[in-house]
Amino acid sequence: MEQYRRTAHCGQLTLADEGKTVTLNGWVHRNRDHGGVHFVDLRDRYGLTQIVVDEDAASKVREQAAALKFEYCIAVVGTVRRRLNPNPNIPTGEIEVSAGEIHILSRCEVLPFMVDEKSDAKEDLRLKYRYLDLRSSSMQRKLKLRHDVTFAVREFLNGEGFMEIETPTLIKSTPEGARDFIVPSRIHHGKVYALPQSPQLFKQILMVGGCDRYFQIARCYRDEDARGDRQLEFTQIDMEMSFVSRDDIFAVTEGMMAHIFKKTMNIDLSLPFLRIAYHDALNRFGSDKPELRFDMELQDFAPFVPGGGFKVFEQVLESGGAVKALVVKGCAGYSRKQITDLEDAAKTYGAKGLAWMKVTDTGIEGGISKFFAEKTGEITAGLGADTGDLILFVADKWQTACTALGAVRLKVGRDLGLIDSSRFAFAWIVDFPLFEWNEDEQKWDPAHHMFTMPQAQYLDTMESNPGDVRADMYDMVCNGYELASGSIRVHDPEIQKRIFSMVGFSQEEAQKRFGFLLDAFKYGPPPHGGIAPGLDRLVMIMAGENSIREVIAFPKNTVGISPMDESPAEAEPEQYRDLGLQVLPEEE
RNA sequence: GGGGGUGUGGCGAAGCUGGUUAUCGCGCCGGCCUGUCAAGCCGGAGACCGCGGGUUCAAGUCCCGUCACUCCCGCCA
Repeated sequence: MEQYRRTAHCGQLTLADEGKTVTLNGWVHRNRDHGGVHFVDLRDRYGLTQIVVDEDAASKVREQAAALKFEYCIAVVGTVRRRLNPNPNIPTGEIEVSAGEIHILSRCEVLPFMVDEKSDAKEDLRLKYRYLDLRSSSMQRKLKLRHDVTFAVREFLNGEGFMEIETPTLIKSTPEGARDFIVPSRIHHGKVYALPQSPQLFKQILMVGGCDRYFQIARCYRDEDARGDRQLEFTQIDMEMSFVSRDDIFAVTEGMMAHIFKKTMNIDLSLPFLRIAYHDALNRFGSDKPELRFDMELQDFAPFVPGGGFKVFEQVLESGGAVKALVVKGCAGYSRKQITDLEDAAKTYGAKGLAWMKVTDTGIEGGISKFFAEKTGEITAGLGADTGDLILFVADKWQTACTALGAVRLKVGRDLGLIDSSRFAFAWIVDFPLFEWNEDEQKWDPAHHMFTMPQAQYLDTMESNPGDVRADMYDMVCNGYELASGSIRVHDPEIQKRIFSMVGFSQEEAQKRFGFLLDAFKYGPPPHGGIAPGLDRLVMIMAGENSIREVIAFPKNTVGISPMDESPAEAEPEQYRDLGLQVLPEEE
């Protein structure tokens, strides 16, 4: 290899290098043999350089060139010269390298798919041959972006006085929330480690340990079904800070996001981010991770319901539910089929149906309009609807009505092309409820984790009115994705006890599961809080992708399999024996 | 756990209400070609249409089942 080691990479040479003798290493991207003259596009991570073998080249070089096939890994020794026909589409388009020697470093079998941006091989195949997929410039660009983002994170947080500290990935299972991945212990038969769903407890203990400002690019594991924006293992920019309030965390996180976008994409984010209360996010956008790149807010139709005689709406209101309306500008021409498609979107989220009416120049028509004809003026004025608009309604429990109509809003927004894909619409969602009512078990559950601080003004009424308690908790959202979640933590053992008892968690149980954290809190814990932006989702959004698999080098597919290494796989029998494990037959 | 979509040479697709020899592009093999850059031109090989069953004179096409992938609901503190 030594003698063929590159002296330049494939994105580097310009007219300034004219006349130089260079050695290039790379892969055969394209091969254009014109009989007399032969072109080879040589590719590496940095770009493409055109190699030329002229008719008057030595016969050995001509033979070597003729033997080349797609994705052979080669070395070329040649002379940089000006192109007769420059190609303005590539950075090296003004030069080419006239080959004096070509050496095949390794051969490549017939490809399962072309290494090409235009290749649209199915994702499963791309994942099986990920090493080929990664050679494409789009994957290279995304991996580079991810690297740049990670680097910018470290750069910024280091400048803000954060220490990067590693926490263990073999920890005690604390079976709250998601399912844990379990690692059986060989030394201690019957006992298991768990892979962390997040470094949550450890980073809080780091605060007790006086670390003050911590971060970690942390791999997290959750044994739940995957999605386009969810993987079994994923990466968080995990942060925790001592002696801070919510606004301090917002300021640091906003600064970090601004730094990331400026450094990697030269985009100036406008700070501070919008803040929306959880209740308002649902009420106005039908989601706790609202897509804010277009308006079209949900509205309350309840004031117009009484006296209309439409029983469905009246009954929902009587039982404490809500009737939400969505005015879709200029879509009175929607066909029944189009409305049915929207109804399907609403039903997916639990709505029983999607009511509608159209605004025409003579009033309101179709759907449920006959019940409200007398209030036409009142309704159109109240909702801001004009001739040519379509009005859609969902009546249900407040939350269901909001989320179902929110799904319709999102579908309509996408269908109508209302979303400017070049924008990044950030916001903080604040004032989440601390508890949520568990209908099945007739008890209060923690809405987040149990170490989330209630907001101070609710401390006195936490037991008497738990449903109204707001948490000192926040999500950062962008373009309809939850990008980060965090909170101010409970550091007062008395408050912690009250929360445990609210959610029906005994002291014994708490001690058994989180004893080490509770013990730590006996020794002068500082007030603290933190946040954990998801690195995969952040890079996905920045790259304009809609699956985090596109920004993870070796992702699992949606059924948790890695098609390349074929994990998960059975272990050797002696491995099970070492662990004292026996695999039971699958239950029907 | 539930719902939708997809499955046709190595890859991506077409194939309508069932009807000869399953079509196209890319790739592959052979040949031609002095300036291309998704090079071009000529020729060729390669598919039991995911799998199993059924209906029919006849199934890629219709029915039932099943598997794989994918999107979504549930789930994801």
